Amino acid sequence: MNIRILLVEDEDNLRDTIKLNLELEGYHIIAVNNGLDALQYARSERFNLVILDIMLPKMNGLEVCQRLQIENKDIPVLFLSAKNATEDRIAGLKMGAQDYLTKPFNLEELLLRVGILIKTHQKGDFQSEINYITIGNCSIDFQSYEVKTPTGVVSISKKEAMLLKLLYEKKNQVVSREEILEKVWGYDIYINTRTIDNFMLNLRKIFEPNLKEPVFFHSVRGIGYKLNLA
Amino acid sequence: MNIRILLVEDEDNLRDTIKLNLELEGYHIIAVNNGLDALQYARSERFNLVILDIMLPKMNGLEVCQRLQIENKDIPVLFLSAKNATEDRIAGLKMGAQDYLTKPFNLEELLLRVGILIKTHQKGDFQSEINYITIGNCSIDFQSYEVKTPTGVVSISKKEAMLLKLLYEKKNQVVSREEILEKVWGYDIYINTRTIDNFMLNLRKIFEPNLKEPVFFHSVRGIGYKLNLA
DNA sequence: TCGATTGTGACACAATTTTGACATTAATGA
DNA sequence: TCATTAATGTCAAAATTGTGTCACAATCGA
Repeated sequence: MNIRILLVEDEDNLRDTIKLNLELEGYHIIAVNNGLDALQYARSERFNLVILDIMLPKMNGLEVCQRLQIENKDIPVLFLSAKNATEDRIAGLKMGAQDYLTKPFNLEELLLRVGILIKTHQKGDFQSEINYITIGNCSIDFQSYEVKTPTGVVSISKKEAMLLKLLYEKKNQVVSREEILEKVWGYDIYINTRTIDNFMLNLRKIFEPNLKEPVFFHSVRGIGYKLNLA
Repeated sequence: MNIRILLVEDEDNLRDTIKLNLELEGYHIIAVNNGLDALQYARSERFNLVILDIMLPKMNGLEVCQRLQIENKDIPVLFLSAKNATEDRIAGLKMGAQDYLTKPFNLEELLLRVGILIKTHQKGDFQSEINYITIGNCSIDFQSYEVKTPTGVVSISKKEAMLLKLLYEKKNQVVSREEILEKVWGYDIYINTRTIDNFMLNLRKIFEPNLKEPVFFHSVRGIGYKLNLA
C-alpha cells in the first residue's frame, strides 16, 4: 500500500521507538529531528501524514504546520506535545492539525490514531469506479478506453485515462503536478516534468476545440492543472 | 449546510451546554440521554457525527458504537468519557471511534474537534475553512486559485495566494515585512523591498473598492501590513 | 518483432516576479 | 510651521521561471 509518514521528533529514543513501531505496521517512515528538515522533506516529497512534535529545534511544530498550510499542502497533521496545556492543543487544532496526542502517550493509542487519520484522509484517493464521464460534447468510456468526439471515436491510453480520471475527480480544483505524479505515475518514479505537459497536450488535442484557448484543461502556473467543468 | 449531530449524554447540564454551543455553531443537534435511544435515532435518521458518552444508562457508549459498526453505519464517533484511563480510550478507538475527549474538557476544543471530524468525513468537494475565505464581498477559493468578485472571477498566483493566507491567518494583526518575507518567500531569499508592496498593490486592486482608501489591506508604517476583517 | 505508448530534450513563448525610477505620504525635529 | 527624511504607492520594463510544443528516442506489450 506504500503509505508514507513524515515523523518529526527531536528526542532520539522516542523517535526511534515510534519509527520502529510504525514500520512494523507496514508504513514507510521518514524521520527527522528538526523543523527545518521537516519542512524541506514535506516540500520535496509527498506524505500521507505528518507526525509533528511541537517543541523542535530550528523551527517549532506549529510554525511548520502553519507554513504547510500557507503553501497549500494538504497533509493531515498529528501533533505530539509534552505540554498538556489546553491552549497549546487548541493552537494546534486551529493551525489545521487533525489530531493531537499528549506525551507521554500509549503507543497503541498512537498507532490507532495514525490508522484512523490515514484511513479517513484516503477517501480522496482516486480509485473510484467512475467509468463514464462527459467533457464538453465528448464522452469518455473508461471501460473501453474510448472517447466519442463530434468528429469520431478516439481511443486513449491507460495513463491518459488515469490522468483524466484524476482531473475529473478534482474538477474545478487545481491538481498539483506533485499530486499528478504521485497518483498517476507513482511515488518512486522520476520522470521529466515535460511528460505531464505532453499528456495534457494530448488531452487538449482531443477535447479542446481551440488549442490556444483551452476551455477545459487549464494550466495554473507554478501549481498544476485544472479541469474546468460547469 | 444542515449538518446533523447526535449527542448522547446523560448529565443534563453538560448535555444542554454542549447542545447549545453546537447549535450556536450552526449544527442541528438531536440530544438523547441514554444508549438505547441513541441507537434508535442512529438507525432511523442520518447523522454526520455522533458524540457519545461512554457511561450511559441502558446501554453504554462502547456498545452503541460497536452496534453501529456491526450495522455498517459509517458515522464518525467522538467519545466523551470521565475516565482518563488509557484502556478506555483504546477500547473506544478500536471500536471505530474517530476521536476521544476526556471530561472535563474545554468547550472550544470540543467545537474544534467536531469541526475537524465533520470536515474530514465529508465526502466530495467540501471546502475546508482554510481553503475558502471571504473578504468583503469577494470570496477566495484556494483550491482553484480563483477569487469571485462582484465584477467577475479573477485568478491569483501562487505567491498571491500564500500572502493572502498568511494575512488571513493573522487577520486584524499586523504582520511584519520580515515575517512576510520569511513565510512567503523563504528565509534565505533576498529581494527588493518593493516586491512586497507590489503584491499588496495587486491584492488591493482585487479587493479594495477604492485604492486610495483601503478598507482591508492596511499598511502600518515601519512595521508591515494588516488585513482588517470584521 | 512491430506498433503503440511513454519519456526526453530543445526551443519558443507566455506569465509571473522582480527591479528601479519616480510620486506620494507620513513622521521628525528645528 | 515647514523642511527634511524615510517609508510606502505605483508603474512599466526587465529578468526569471514555468509551460507549450515538437520531433525523436526509449520502452512496453502482444
